[in-house]
Amino acid sequence: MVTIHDVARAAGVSPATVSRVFNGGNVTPARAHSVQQAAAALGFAPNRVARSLRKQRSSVIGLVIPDIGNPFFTSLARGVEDAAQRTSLSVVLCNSDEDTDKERRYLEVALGEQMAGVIVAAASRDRTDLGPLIERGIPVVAVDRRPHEADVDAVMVDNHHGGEVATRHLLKSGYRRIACITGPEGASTSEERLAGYRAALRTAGHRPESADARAHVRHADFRVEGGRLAMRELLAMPEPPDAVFVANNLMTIGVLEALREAGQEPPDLGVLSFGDIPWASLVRPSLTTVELPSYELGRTAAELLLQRMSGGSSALQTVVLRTTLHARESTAGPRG
Amino acid sequence: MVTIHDVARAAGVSPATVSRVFNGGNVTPARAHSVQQAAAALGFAPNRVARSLRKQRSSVIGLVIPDIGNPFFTSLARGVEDAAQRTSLSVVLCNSDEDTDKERRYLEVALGEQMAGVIVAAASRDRTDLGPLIERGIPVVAVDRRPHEADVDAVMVDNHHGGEVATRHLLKSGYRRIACITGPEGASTSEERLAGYRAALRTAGHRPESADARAHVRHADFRVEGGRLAMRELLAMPEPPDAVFVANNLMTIGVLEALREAGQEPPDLGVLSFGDIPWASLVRPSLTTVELPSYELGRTAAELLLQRMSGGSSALQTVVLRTTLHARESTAGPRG
DNA sequence: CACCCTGCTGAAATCCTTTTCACGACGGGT
DNA sequence: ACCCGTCGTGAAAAGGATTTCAGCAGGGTG
Repeated sequence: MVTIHDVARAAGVSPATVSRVFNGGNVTPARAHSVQQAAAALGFAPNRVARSLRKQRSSVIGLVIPDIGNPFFTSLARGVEDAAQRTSLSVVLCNSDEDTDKERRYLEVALGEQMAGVIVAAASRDRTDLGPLIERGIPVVAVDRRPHEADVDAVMVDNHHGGEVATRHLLKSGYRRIACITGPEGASTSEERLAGYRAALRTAGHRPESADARAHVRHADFRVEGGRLAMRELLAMPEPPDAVFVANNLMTIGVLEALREAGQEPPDLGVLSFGDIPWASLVRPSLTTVELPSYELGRTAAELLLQRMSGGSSALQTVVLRTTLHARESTAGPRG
Repeated sequence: MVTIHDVARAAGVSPATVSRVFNGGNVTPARAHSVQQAAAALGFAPNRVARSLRKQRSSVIGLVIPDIGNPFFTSLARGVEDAAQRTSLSVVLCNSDEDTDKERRYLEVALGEQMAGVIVAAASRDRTDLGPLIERGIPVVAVDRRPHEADVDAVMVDNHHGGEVATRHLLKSGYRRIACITGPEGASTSEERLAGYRAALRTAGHRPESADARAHVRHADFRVEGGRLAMRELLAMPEPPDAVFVANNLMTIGVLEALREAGQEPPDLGVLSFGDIPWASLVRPSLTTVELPSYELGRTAAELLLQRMSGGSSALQTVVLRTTLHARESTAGPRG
């Protein structure tokens, strides 16, 4: 391997000078030039590991997401990358697969590799431990999901508002027995969307706390299969719902499949998805969605991280982004 | 930061012994135990950067993919992760976005960070330079796309065979003017699939080299938009095709959208997709696809990499995996 | 002319771990 | 009883960069 010493020898200067040339220290132009030449001739590439060891900080930022198969997170990742693009930092993705063990390992890697910063969409609210990173002074930004009592900057979606708008839309379309399939209990996103749903029902004079209404709420796992099973259960009820608010995109796929199985079709049974389904344009009837600002979420998180890295020890920030309702055919109203 | 020295002092041994405890050297059980205790008490976590510097090798493997938004690659990534899971290595993803500059930067990171190994689906055949990695002795495995004259292990799809089977299927279904929308010129996957398509036509007595037949071949960019544009062009021809073989999943989305725009629908105009569309189950008529072994591709690549890392300086291997045709409604045959 | 300040440079320390080397102790074979 | 091999251990070197510190030269000021 060609090191800074080799370059120094070739250019007739000290290693310190070579380092200064590459890191913007004070060096005579002539000398700098000969160092550049020597480096090019030898094909010198700085050893990032040695640099990280000395600087106590590497030049990659880690993005930990819970499901690489979910287009929401890949879009978010794009946002992060595009923002980081303009700096000298590289983004590496870590897929925790909603598994807190895998996530813990990745957070250990981030810590051990002394990453410049970490953006994390937590796999769990209480078992995601950002403490060690924070103690080590590594900037951390939480995105989409807020981990329990961690003092970090955060970029969130206004889930409550989104859930409320969605449910209000279903009510306005004439649906009366509106079910909700939300995510795992304990996940902030699940709970907030559910709370929004209940708030809208309450405002409309329903009583979402009644046993009857509670039976229309299902907790699933944010995956296709979970959505399918939950919908099957709802359809098997003595008085099945006439519409369903599905709290994430993948579960909506499962819901639509379950409906097709059962010979039901929107908008007779209204379906509203919280979060886009990629290429939903091909599905007929077209799907009403609450669109999430996934890309902006990522971009904003990265900007917050960069800002925090460049030193401002200002107060912690939480940015909340709004959703947008796209009304389409799947919620046109019950028969007639 | 608590270092190996702190642990050593606390346990009353030398740093070397602490290192041996964590790396499986010869240490008296009693001593080992007291080191473990001290480490736990102090919350010691080894500094991976220092370790990498000394060992000249880190413990992460890099996976460079050209499009994180393409489910084919995310599924491949899962395969890699699952295989790596059983080792102490962590996988980090790098999204090159089909951009050779971004890709080059990521390869530099892999080199500079002294990654334990790299799996790469090359963004370009000729401008993807794996040389420096190989020279440094970092094991590299090419997956899905073979970079030009690089001496690396590889895991590929039998694209030629897949293209041939696909086209033969269209012919058997009664289509006669079969177009092909393939990827960028120069990409191995594009060319091989196209060659398979042509081989099938030739066998059936067509003359794919004729000007007429050549006009039915379009090169696009493997993205939704490219597929849409190519299909629009094909539909605008004086004698438009009665079926189309689309060489990747995302372009098929665009093709279906273009058809819908033009008021056409499969199977009157047959559509066959090379590669799955996630949740295609929701699309009617259901889509005939050539299914790619994406997950297995990733898993096999990781296994090859691990094998290479564990020292066997055996001959280079290229593993080729076959595709599977799933005939569905979209190629049921032209009207009637 | 004396002094100080600035700008450039190189030697050496530093970051933290792994690994080599040397050494002492101990057990077994002759 | 002697020697050899093995095992466990610690001191110290190595890995490659950054950064501090001190020194030196040159220009500007009083």
